[in-house]
Amino acid sequence: MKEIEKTLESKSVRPTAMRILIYKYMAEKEIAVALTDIENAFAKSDRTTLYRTLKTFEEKGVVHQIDDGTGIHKYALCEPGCNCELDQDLHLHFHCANCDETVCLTEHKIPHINLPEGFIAEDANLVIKGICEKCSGQ
Amino acid sequence: MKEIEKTLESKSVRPTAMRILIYKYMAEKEIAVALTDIENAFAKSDRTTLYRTLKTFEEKGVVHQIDDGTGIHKYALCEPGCNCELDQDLHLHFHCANCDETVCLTEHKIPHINLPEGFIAEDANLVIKGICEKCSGQ
DNA sequence: GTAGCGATGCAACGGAAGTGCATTTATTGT
DNA sequence: ACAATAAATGCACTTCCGTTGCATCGCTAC
Repeated sequence: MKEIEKTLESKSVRPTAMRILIYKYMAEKEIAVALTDIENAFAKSDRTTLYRTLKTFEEKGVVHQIDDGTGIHKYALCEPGCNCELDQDLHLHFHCANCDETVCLTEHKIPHINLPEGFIAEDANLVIKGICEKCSGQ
Repeated sequence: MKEIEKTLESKSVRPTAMRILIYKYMAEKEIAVALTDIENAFAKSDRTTLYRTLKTFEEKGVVHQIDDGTGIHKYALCEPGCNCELDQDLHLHFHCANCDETVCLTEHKIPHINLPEGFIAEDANLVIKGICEKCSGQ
């Protein structure tokens, strides 16, 4: 618990009770979470607080936003060496068509793509859809 | 114009006036279009009709849906050899952060990715974000 | 012509992101 | 310790977009 406080403080995020809980929740779930997920997990939570917390987390580099193609904003904790804000951690994501869960495949980086003349790449997003290891093992 | 009718009929889509107009509109714009774009282009149009038209087009393989990370469903006409419904045409898309337009880079295919044990890939989506050739040339 | 089916149009719903403002909680300076 | 200040929280509301139900229109076939 103190660990989380330290982590948040090291990223200039004031460790309030709510923020620690959210961080803890995201650390326990190993998948990308949506605002609604957190809302359902904490009965007493307010959507706005969660929304702004995630926004703050994202700005301070605590989490990174994931677009898994569902159109719903999801978030995952940044790994210790995650440089997502520098576009240097272009790992890919896997979205399971069965359980609807999304996981970061942090070891898998997005390969470099040669674009046509005139196009300047700044960011990239690669999502693989299919069946995750939990669902395929059933 | 007759061309479009033929194309639609060949894909088992009844070529109504509205559908021909929508097809024409999409053919002229060379970028992915959202439902709202079409709605704004045709003053007399009804959202529902457009929505269902696009849905029909997609089912019949006239267009394919594009997720460019904005969370807005966009569509682009399928190229003559487009096998998007078979997951064999995994071309990538470029989304311009400046003009917000999305283009298909049909010549660029998504490279094969080796997934961890247990993960089964069925589909993939790769979006490069940056500045498009129109905006970078300014 | 008329029966039937597909296309269209209107209205409304629902989920999710986002914003304005008041209130509470924490921090800082004296 | 207390006031002043700033940050965090909570409530209400808006907007945007996708989606659906139902009634109506129009084409097509018999």
